[in-house]
Amino acid sequence: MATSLQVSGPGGTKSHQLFLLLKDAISSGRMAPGTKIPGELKLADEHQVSRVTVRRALEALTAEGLIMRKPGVGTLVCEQPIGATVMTASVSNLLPNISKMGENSRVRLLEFGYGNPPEGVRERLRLNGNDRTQRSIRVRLAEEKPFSYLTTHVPERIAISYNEDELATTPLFNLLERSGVHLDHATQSISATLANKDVAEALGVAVGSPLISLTRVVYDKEGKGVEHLHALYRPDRYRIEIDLCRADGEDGRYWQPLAPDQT
Amino acid sequence: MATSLQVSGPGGTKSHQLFLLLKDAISSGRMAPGTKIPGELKLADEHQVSRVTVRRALEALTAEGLIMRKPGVGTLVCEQPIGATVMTASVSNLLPNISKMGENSRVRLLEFGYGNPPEGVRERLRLNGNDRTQRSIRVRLAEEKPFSYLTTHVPERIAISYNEDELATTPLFNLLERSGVHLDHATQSISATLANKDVAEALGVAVGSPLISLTRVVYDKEGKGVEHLHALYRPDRYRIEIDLCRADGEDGRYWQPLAPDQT
DNA sequence: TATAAATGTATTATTAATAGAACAGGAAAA
DNA sequence: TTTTCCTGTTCTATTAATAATACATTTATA
Repeated sequence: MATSLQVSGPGGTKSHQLFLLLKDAISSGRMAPGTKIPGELKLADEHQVSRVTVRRALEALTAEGLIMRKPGVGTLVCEQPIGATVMTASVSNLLPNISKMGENSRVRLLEFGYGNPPEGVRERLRLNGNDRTQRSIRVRLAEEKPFSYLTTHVPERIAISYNEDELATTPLFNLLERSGVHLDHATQSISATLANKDVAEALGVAVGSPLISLTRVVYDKEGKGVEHLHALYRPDRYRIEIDLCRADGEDGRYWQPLAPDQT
Repeated sequence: MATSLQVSGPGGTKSHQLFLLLKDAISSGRMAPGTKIPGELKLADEHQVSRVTVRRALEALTAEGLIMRKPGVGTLVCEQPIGATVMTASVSNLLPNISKMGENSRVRLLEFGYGNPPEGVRERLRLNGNDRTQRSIRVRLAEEKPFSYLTTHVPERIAISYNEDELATTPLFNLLERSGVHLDHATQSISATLANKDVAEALGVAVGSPLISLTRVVYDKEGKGVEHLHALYRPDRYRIEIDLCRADGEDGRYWQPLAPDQT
């Protein structure tokens, strides 16, 4: 295939486009670890760019540890030692597999304070115009590597039952239930976004990197909002897994999410 | 905040990065329609770039109809008639809400052919080394606007039961069940990635835009792989929703995903 | 050992992106 | 009105990206 890369206005450079193209081919498994990828001249010809441009893309891939190059031999797709410890979260477990994370899990509390929440948060928590919330920003680490950036809003009346230190050491759910709140139901919405500078620094990725975005709102029995979470995850260190089972229902067959095995 | 954009090697140009950041802020709702965004000089200062660079990003946003500019007034975020129809998929519905999409849903078949699948796909489908698969690439549109880019692999023995035209008109699940396959269980994995050139063109987004990535493998009763799906979704037109209910189990309380209301 | 294929390195020229500055003109507010 | 803020326009200078080419070096292989 002789696809040709374009560059028009702020469309990203050719080398960047080629870099993305190759990176995607690797991380999607289309180019398996161990595979020898085409030579620089062949890539240059295939994509209608100069060899310099190909080299830039390959250098970026090398810097990320995705490929290995040897003069006289070629370029090989690396085995990925990084993705070895990918955290997975069953949908049902609102908490990621803490058990798997074990002792290596840690939390950094970046921000902690009270104030008026942004409008979107206030609406979803079903608060009145004046109700204040506690806002906290936390970064979770596994094996000292950050993988999630969590922004939570909790109504002030609930949040006063715990302090800054407790939030830095104890899962928020435990704190909420301890305070007497009866967690009842929740909605989650999953999307994708780009890392801005703050998040990029906290998670150790480049600005503009892709991140999994998850927004969760938890309600109590009365339908009052209890927690609003906006989570950003590094896709190379975190993944959301869902197992489904085909089941028979009243109106025909449908897909039933598997309940978590509470081990 | 004084975030600064970097450009190192093939990291995309600064104007492109700023364009993506602002676009994401708009389409995610962090900058609501009607909002006046900071002036060019302020943006230039905040992101540590020159005004020319800011203008490039804003010109690109204008071209996409995301912002409106008036001399003497400023730059406003447009009301988005496009994003009005965000498609949501309950986790339980493997098919997105076709009902909501109604008559306006359409499929474009971009590729169709048989061959040896990449290793990752072969493993997940539990195929032997020689087993061939049918590979198809489809783009789903709602109201003539593309929102998903689907790459599917189906083992040859199953795929021969339908042809190219049927795939372009009938949901794959229907074709599979028609062929006598008993769909039994599935695993899904959700992540995030960046748009490469092919996908960007098909979905009408810029190269480097964030996309929701979903990989699903469906198995039959015998545990044989039946379908391997790699789906990419535009986050501004598609979202994955999960509703959970706190339930009592043997080992304590846990979160139970809600079964779909099969309406 | 000679050859082919691959990466590494270097040079030059051209084009695009960026920075920094200046100035013109529209629109709102003191 | 005057001031202020914003976009629109134009200019120059600098830096980065790209193309095209040449040559050296490493490695496997015929």
